[in-house]
Amino acid sequence: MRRCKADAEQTRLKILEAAEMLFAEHGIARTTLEQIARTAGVTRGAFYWHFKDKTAVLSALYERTTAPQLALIREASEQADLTDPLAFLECSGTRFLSVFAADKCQQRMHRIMSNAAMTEETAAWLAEANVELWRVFQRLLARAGEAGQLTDELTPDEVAVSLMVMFNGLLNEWLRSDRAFPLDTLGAKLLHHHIASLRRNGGAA
Amino acid sequence: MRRCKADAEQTRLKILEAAEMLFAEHGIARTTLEQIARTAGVTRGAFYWHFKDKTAVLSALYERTTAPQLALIREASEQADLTDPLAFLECSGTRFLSVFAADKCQQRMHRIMSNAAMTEETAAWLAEANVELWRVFQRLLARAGEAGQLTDELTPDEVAVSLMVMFNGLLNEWLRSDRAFPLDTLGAKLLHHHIASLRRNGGAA
DNA sequence: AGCTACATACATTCACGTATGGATGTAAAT
DNA sequence: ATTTACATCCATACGTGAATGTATGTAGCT
Repeated sequence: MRRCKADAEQTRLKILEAAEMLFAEHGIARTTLEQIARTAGVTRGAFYWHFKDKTAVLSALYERTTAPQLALIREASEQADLTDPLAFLECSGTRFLSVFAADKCQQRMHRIMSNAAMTEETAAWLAEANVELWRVFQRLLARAGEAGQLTDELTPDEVAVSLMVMFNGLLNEWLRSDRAFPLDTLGAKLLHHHIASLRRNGGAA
Repeated sequence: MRRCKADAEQTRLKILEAAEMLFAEHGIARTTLEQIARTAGVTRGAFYWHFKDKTAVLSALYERTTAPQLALIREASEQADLTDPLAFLECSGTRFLSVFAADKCQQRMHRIMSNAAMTEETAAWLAEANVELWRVFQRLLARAGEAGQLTDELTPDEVAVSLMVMFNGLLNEWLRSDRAFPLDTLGAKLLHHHIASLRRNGGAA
């Protein structure tokens, strides 16, 4: 039994990984610290050495996956080319879908966050993430509205709702249906079609 | 303290109501039988008289709300006018949205089912409900495809995915955003726009 | 030697399930 | 009508296990 610093960090990662899998599969509440430890190949002693309690693991998972991702979205939206916001949304949305489809880690975090029974902390995270997304969509679509790129039938805010629904809906339905359809290709196709229908003179060639 | 049969049935309903509210607000796992009983104005003794355990309440809630609703959907889809499936989908979808927006009970059940950490039973229910919806959508859109009503760009199955995403997405986003937009009016508007974009020569007047 | 990185052992809490008691309604018997 | 017998409906009390948190032991690194 060797215990250098590298080993310690590795068991920490093993615990995180185990928690992520178990949380995603059985939910947070139905996952025991004992299960996490055993899956990670250690005991609860190791767990309590690295983490204060169960919520601390959740927090660490959030910090290492969701939070930086959120920062990326924010950053990208600020550096976005605003001459054609709809094209930007389609492009980055499509890219996100294909990345998401290939990244088991993101998928598990999405399941965890979406099934997290509402404690104060997780609720705050969810709210933060979604409010952030709303802001981005609203900003970009307001810009598109000013540029006269949107259909007359819907206001920019309504288009924002429509895109939020389509985007989050794709992720949720894909996971819920146990990956019943190809998220990357079909997602891109539907996103393209939907965004086209939101443009002024949308469907007309 | 009177205890005729009517009183007993009323306490049963009070327990169901309390459980529904607590499940929707804090999740199933984080809700205690003690909380349910106290909220219903009784003790755990009364609870155990009417129900075997926590899953029995969940089952009763499902039977009284979700199950009959599912039967309605199935029945309606079989009696549907198949000359214009898209119009039927828009019409019944819009009606469902407005009913859902007004029915707190349905909203709570949707939250409960959507946040239910995957036990064997709830997972089976969710699968059943969604498979049922899939069947309905696929049947109707296959029919629409045969009638040549769908856009060339998407297959009937792909259109079915698109509509599932839009529909479930509307419900989820509305609840998640804490009713940030008018589900009935805006939902109808977006559903109409989206379905129009799925028709052959969709956006063109 | 002292600290790190765990394992092990122990204490505590909390929700669950059950057993029991008691109050009330209800039907039959007289 | 009154009493008796019994079932219903619910509260209270108790036992139990499981998960948590903490305290202690201990082998290896530095």
